[in-house]
Amino acid sequence: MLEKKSTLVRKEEIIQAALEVIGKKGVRALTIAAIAESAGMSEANIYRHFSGKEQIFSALADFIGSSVMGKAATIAAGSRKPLEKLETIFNSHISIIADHPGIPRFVFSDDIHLGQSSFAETLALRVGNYVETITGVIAAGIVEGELKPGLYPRETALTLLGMIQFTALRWTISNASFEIRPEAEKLWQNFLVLVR
Amino acid sequence: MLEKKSTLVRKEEIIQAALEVIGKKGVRALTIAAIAESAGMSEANIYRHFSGKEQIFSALADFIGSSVMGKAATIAAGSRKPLEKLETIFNSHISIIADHPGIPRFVFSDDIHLGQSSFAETLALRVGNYVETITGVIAAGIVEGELKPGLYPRETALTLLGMIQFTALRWTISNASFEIRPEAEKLWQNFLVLVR
DNA sequence: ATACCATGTGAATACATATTCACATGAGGC
DNA sequence: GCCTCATGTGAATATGTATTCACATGGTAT
Repeated sequence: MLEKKSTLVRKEEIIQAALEVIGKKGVRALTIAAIAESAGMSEANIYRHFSGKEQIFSALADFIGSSVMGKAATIAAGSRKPLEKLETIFNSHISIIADHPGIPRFVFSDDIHLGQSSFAETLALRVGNYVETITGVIAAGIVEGELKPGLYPRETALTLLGMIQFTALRWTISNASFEIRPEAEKLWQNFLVLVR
Repeated sequence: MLEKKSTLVRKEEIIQAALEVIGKKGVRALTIAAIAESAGMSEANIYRHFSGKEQIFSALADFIGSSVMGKAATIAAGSRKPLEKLETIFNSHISIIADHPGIPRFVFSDDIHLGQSSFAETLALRVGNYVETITGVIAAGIVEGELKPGLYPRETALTLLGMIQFTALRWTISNASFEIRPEAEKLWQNFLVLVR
């Protein structure tokens, strides 16, 4: 039998195992059996710590929300120049995706958004806040003269996020067939040409 | 009992029904039962015309490949100016998404790409060709002076596609909570500011 | 030391889903 | 008209998945 640990520790282990399953096999493959195997515990034990799949999804959403989108907000609130902030957010986002491919899959999974999940709205709200955060940085960049005038801040933010998202998508559906960081770096260089 | 029709007709009906299911409920919900209900026929009848789910997926991929990506190639091969071609491809792509929300879901579904689907590679290849097609148009635009020099054609193409893809994603996961065409139009206007 | 209770588990349960089968039906060639 | 075969279907089958249950175990407060 497995060594006993507190439910707090087990919850963390289960969430990480779930993220790993999504990263390797997609949201569809996120079954209780798969989580149990990845976490190295019995299926029944999952239910000791979570009331069901819905609650695991909810915990995943919380983890992602605080780790990914919280980080961007922190960077945006700093004192560096807008373009430097954007680059830092961009690289941070790419790094997180490279480390946890399950994150973009989860956030944009239609299983989550089209199912009866109660937290889909919360997740959509967080994405909305993320867009606003970046919009603010871009607007500041225009005011300070780092970015060219005439740009629409919100649309430029959406373009940047689309660039990141599309890269993540191409990378994950190709089963990491290319190196994501050099690819992202090229896109960032081109983004600089676009916005200046 | 249902009126009898040729297997050719039924195949088409089944594919359309499947696309509708994906559009409304996501790839996860694409069960034989759901297709049967959407197509108004029995589950067993689906098997009269397709050997199984895998073959339905394959037929979906063919339909999407010839309708969506073929159209872009046709436009790209035309004689208009590059920027005009890009706008036409962009609008055509948005229109197709608006009419068939199931298409982007299917193409970028991890169910497809992470499952054991034999045609995932074919699909990835088609996406690659699509990127190349747009890259070519952008390169021509730079040469002809419509787009600013210094742009990297491939990265700019990826940025444009990311913009489209991200719009489709936001639109579908929000259950069509905003009008996609006006949103796309704003993004296109901003894209013009970016590339000129 | 002991009793309690949180933690851990194999087995049972209920339901969903893909696929097959035996049989029905009717359109078209003769 | 009638025979045949493609088309159509309800029921059965097999497998997958979420969840519950009865029981085991061991850490810890007393």
